[in-house]
Amino acid sequence: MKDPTDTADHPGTVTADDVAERAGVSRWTVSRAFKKDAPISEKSRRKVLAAAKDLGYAPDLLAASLASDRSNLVALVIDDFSNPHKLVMMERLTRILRQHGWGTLLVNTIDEEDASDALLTASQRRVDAAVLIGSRFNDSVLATALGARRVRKLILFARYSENPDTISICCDDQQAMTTIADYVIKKGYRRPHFLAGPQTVSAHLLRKDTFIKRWQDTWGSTPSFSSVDVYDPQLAYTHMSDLLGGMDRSALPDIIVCENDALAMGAVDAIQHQLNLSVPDDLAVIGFDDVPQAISPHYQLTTYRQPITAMAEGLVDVLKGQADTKKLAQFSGQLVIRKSA
Amino acid sequence: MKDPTDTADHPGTVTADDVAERAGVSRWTVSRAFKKDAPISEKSRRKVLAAAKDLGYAPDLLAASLASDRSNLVALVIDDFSNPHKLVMMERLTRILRQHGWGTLLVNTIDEEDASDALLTASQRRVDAAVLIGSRFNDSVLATALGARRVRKLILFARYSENPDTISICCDDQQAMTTIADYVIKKGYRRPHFLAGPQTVSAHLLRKDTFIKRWQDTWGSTPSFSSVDVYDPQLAYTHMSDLLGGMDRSALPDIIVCENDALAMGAVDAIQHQLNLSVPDDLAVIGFDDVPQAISPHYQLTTYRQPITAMAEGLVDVLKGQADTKKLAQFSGQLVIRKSA
DNA sequence: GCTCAAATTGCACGCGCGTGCAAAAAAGCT
DNA sequence: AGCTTTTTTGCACGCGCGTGCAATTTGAGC
Repeated sequence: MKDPTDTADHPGTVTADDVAERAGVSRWTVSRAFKKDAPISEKSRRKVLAAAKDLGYAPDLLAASLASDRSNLVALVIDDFSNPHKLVMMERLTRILRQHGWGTLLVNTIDEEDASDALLTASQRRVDAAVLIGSRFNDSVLATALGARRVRKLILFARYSENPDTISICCDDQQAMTTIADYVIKKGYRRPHFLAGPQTVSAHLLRKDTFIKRWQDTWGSTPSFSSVDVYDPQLAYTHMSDLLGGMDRSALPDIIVCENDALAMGAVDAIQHQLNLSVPDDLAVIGFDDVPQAISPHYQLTTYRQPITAMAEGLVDVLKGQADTKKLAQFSGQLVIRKSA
Repeated sequence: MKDPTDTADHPGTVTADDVAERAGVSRWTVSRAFKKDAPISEKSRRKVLAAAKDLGYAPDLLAASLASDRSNLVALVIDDFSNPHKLVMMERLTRILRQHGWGTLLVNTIDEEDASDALLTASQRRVDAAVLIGSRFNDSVLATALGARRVRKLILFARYSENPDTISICCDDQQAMTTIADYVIKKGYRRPHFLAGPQTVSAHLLRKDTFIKRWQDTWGSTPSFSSVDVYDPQLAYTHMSDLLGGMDRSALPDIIVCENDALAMGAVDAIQHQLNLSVPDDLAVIGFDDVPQAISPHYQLTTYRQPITAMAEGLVDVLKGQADTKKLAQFSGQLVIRKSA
């Protein structure tokens, strides 16, 4: 039936048929042996597994995906590799997804147009879901992706979206930022400056707006704020150097509240090395994310840690279709108090 | 032939057949229209493309992979997410691979056993190649992967391997480290300490050995060295704090030569914040990789930059099967001189 | 040992597309 | 127009496995 050399020393592609023949069962029994919770007797499963081991067989996931219409693949779409927090998220997501049987397709996106293109390519690979953890995915990108039914599930990780066809898995930013604001208030700071990131996506405004609102409600005054276009420590550094450097010393804020640690690190650098002031004595800084670098003695960043692991498990639930949709955008993290504020 | 509702408003899965019917050609002509350099007339290509656009059709890459035995997918296997340089590599690799039509499967690996398992899973997805950029992939992992013909091409990126069945794309570490050693010598340092990473993989010893050899050849003396088990700034910090803190001030080295920036950053932190010494006046530090953080005013790290982009393009050549094998392990980077040494 | 429900196994068909080759159409030439 | 060469198109077969259902075997109960 087959080329005899095929059986002997050419393991090129050993299929379920080969294993079936060797184990003396049908090909479908072989399939079952590799499928959890499949109706198969222990005896034949053992036979099949032994034969498979001999032959070095492993099911072809590509063929399986094609036949079953489930790829067990998730596209992870990112556009800002300058934010070190992304490394943490990738580590957590890939690890946990793999534990549950999903592979991760990492997609690096340059701009909006490119993002649509990337989403298309991902969908051509039949990913079960696309997880967006970048910063520049605006509503138009989401709409395009959804409009063309490009991708089965569109998930925003660590960010909120109002779009009803989209699933957000994130902290309750409002609660988180309120916690931060209350801490800043409690510690007696009086002249905060809010350093924000890109202002293009509505969700990004939430942290800033929440902080400002809380401040207004408490003191009646409105904090100053400014923003940079990328969550990049370097950019934040030059921005803050310019901004603070151009101020009269007496007019300086007493704390910089940052939308995340990437910005906070740049701010600390600017304060210490450009202004020659000390953190937190002259000027405090507070961040968000608790990146690994935040613990460095240079930064000692007070920040807010999101429960990434729990959120990643939430993602798995979503993929399994057994998520409690209401709670997905309500994770709560914790304030991590270090020396910077 | 088909459910009429299928044509109208249920674009669920539009296949090449649908497009063929609409364009009035055969399914195979549709395939050709989407394939570069395929023998097809401009006229019918336009017809097909128009029909495809109407229907929102895009070729199914899964089915294509199955049929063609080429997945256009590369597994990127990493085990040390604590090294920020990995973020740079991921950004560059994913971007350039995608530009050339390859997708990237990101695989996070915990330990050796897990690495073999991960490689197996990747091969089940028929990846065209597995690219290893982690730090703990030792020869046994490589042997396992190769022995079982698990993966078609095993590529070590930014690291050298003697294994002949493996493809290394990396700098000439010997040349690079010689450059560093000569710089250290030229600048007049006399008591270097070499800080190395995991000592389990032979390739990792090359930088250290090269430096030490060069030093011996020049001064006849042997530099001290020590190592940590993970390329983690945190770990390097505590290690260097202990090591240097336990020394008599007069016995301190005058420069710490680090196997990479992840370690160098930890060393700088320890020197400045644990010993209260200044870099480079009291104790200089030199790294390797030129991570983004190296430019931060806190570090101002003198380091060695690898040509990651060129190396990534080398990877593409390998995938296309048109690489100049000899040159793949001979890339050369450049010393980036900042203030730390 | 016999009956019947439960556990187990086998199978036809389809997933969507690529490859290699042969048939058809178009273009070039005298 | 009649012929050859080149370009373009169509098609049979296969890629490796999953699904749903029907056929078969097993084991419990008496």
